[in-house]
Amino acid sequence: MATSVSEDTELLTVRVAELYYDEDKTQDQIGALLGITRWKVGRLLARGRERGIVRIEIVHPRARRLGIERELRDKFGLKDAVVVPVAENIRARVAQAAADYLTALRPVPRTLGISWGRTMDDVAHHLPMAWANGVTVVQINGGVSLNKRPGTASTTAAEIARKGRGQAILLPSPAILERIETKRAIVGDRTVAAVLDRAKRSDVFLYSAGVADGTSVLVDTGYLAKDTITELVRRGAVGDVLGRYIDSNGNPVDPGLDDRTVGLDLKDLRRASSSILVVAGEAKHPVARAVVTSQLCSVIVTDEDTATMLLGEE
Amino acid sequence: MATSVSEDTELLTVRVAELYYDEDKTQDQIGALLGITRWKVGRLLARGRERGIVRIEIVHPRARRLGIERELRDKFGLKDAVVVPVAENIRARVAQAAADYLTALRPVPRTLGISWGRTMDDVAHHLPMAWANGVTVVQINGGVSLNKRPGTASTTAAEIARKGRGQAILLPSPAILERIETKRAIVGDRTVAAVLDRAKRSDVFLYSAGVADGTSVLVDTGYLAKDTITELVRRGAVGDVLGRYIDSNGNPVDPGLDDRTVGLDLKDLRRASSSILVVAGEAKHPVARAVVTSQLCSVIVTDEDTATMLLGEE
DNA sequence: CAATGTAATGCTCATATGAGCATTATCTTC
DNA sequence: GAAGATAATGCTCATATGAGCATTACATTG
Repeated sequence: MATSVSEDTELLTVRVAELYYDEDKTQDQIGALLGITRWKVGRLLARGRERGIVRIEIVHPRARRLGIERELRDKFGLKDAVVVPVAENIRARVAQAAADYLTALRPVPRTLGISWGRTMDDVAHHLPMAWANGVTVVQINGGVSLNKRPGTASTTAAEIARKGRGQAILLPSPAILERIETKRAIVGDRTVAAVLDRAKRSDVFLYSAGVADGTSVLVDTGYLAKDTITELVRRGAVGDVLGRYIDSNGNPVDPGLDDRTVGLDLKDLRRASSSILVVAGEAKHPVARAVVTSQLCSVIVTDEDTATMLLGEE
Repeated sequence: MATSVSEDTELLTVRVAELYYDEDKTQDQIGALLGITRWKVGRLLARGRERGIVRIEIVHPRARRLGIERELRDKFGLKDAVVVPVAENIRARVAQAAADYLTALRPVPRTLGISWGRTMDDVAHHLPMAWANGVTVVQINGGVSLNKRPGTASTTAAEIARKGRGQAILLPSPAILERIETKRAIVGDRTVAAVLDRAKRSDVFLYSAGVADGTSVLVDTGYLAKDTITELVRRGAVGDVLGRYIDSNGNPVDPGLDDRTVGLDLKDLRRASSSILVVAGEAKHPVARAVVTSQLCSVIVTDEDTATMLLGEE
C-alpha cells in the first residue's frame, strides 16, 4: 500500500493549516477545495495546533510566557511570576520585564527597598521616566561606594528614585564587617538604625541574588576573599541574598558571617507582602531555587530557562 | 514623559496577543481584563499579525510556502510552482515535495519522461509504492551504466517504474559522443530511434538541471573533461538541461557539442504540456533562472531560497 | 483658533467558528 | 461473526469575530 491513514491525515492537516493561516481562507472554503466538511477542517486545525504543526509565537522584546508563569504561581504559591522567552540579550530582557512589572504595580509603592548589584542597575536603566510619582527608594543591603561607578548602591538607588520622582536613602555602612563589635556599633548608630528601620518597613522589596563564586560583586568590591567563598560553598552555600549566603533550604550557612553582615534580615523578606526577586542566567539557578522554595520572595521575574528548571524535578 | 503612545500600543498588542493565542481567552474576555473594547482587541490582534509580533508558522516536513508559489506562477506564467521552506535537509525536502506533486498529479501520467542524476534519484526514493497504477517511465537523456550504481539512469527509472507499477524504457546510448557521425548512427538505429520517439511523446517530463562546474555528473561519469566545462562557462554556460549546456537565455552555448548530445531536444521540453523542473541549492540558481525565464519548464519544485532569488530583481 | 482632513473607535449585522450531541464508522474482544 | 467500546463525523445552535458604516478624536493647515 501507499501511505498509512495517519500519514495522510498529517499531510491533510498541513495543507489545511497552510490554506487557513497562510492563505486566509475560511474553513468553509477549505472544505470545498479539499472535499471535506468544514467541521473536519476545524478539527484538523485544532489537531495541527495541538501537535505543533502550527506554531503561533509572540515575538517581541516585551513578550512573556504566560503559561509558564501560571505554572510557577501554582507550584510555588507565588503572588506573581514574570517569565521572559529565551533570547540573546536575556539579561536586558529580564531587566526590562522587571521594570515593566514595577511600573505597572498597583498600588504604586511609596517606599521601595532595593538591593544593589549589576542586575538591579540594569533594571534601573530600563525604568521609564515618571514610573512613579514620588517614591522613597531605600537601600536594603550594606555597601556604599562614593565613586559613582555603575552598579553601586548609590547610582542604582539614585536612578530609580530620580525616574520615580522621589528620593533615595542610602545605607551608610559597609556590606560586611570584620568584627561583630564594629557591626553592632554601626547598626546601633542613630542614623544607620533609622535607615534600617525604614528599609524594614518598605512596601515592596526589589532585589537580585548573587552567585557563590569568584564573580560575586562582594568579591569584586573586596568584602570577601575567594577563599572565603570556597569555604562557604563547602558548607553548602548556593548563593547570597542581600549579602547573606544561604544553602538550598534558604538558611544562612555561616552564622558568624551572617552576624557581621549589614542589611535587611531575611526574615523581613519572608514577611513582606511584596518581595520581588529578579534573577536570570544558568549560574544563578541554584540560588533562584533556594529563594523560591524557601519563600524568600513572593514574586519572581526570570528567564524561561530558569523557570523551566524551577518547574523541573524536585 | 514616560513612554510614547506608539510604544504603549505595541506593549498592549503584545499583551493582547499573549492572552488570545497563549491563554485562549476570547476577545471579549481580553477587553474586560484590559479595560478596552472587544473591537479594539480585534484590531490590535490584526496589527500584531501584520507587524510580525504574532508569527504563525506551519512546521512540518511537508510544509510549503503557498504565497511564494502564487508569486512565482504570476511572475513567470508557470502552470504550477511548489516551494519548500528553508530546512537543514532541503534536498530531501524538495525531493519529497516533487514526489508528492507527481503522486497528486491529475490526470495520472501514462508516459513519464525523466532525466537521470542525483536529484532525480532522490525523488525516486521519496515516491510511495503505488503512486501510479501502470506508467511507462522513459529515459530522456543519454547515459546508461550497467553497474547499478545509484543515480544512474537505469536505477532511477527502474525505481520510479516499479513504484508506479509500470515499466522502464532506457535510452541505450551514451550521453555525449565524440564524433557527430557516431551520434547520427546511434540515433538512426531503429531501437534507439524508437525510444527517442517515445520520449518525445511523454505526457509529463520530470527533470533536474546540472551545474556548470567540476561537480557535474557528466564530469563524474567521464563524458566531459573539466577543461571542457571551463570553456563552456567562458562561452556563457550557466548549467545543463538533459546534457545540453545553456546560457542565461536558455540557448545552447556550443552548437557542435549540442549536436553530439543524445537526448530529448529542448524544443520538446518547451512544447510539453507538463514539464517539471526539480531544482534546489544555491549552486543551481543561475541555471534555475535560465530554465524558468526561457519557458523550458511549466512547473517548478524548488526551495525557498531559490524561489526568493527568482522573485528578486531582474 | 477654526476649518479640513485623517485616523481611530464603537457598533450593528453578517459571517465564521466552536460546543455539545446524536449518529455513524471503526476497532477490539470474545 | 457478533457484541461492546471507542473514535470520528456531521449537524444544530450558540458564541466569537469581522466588515462596513457612522461617529468621535486627533492632526494638520491656513
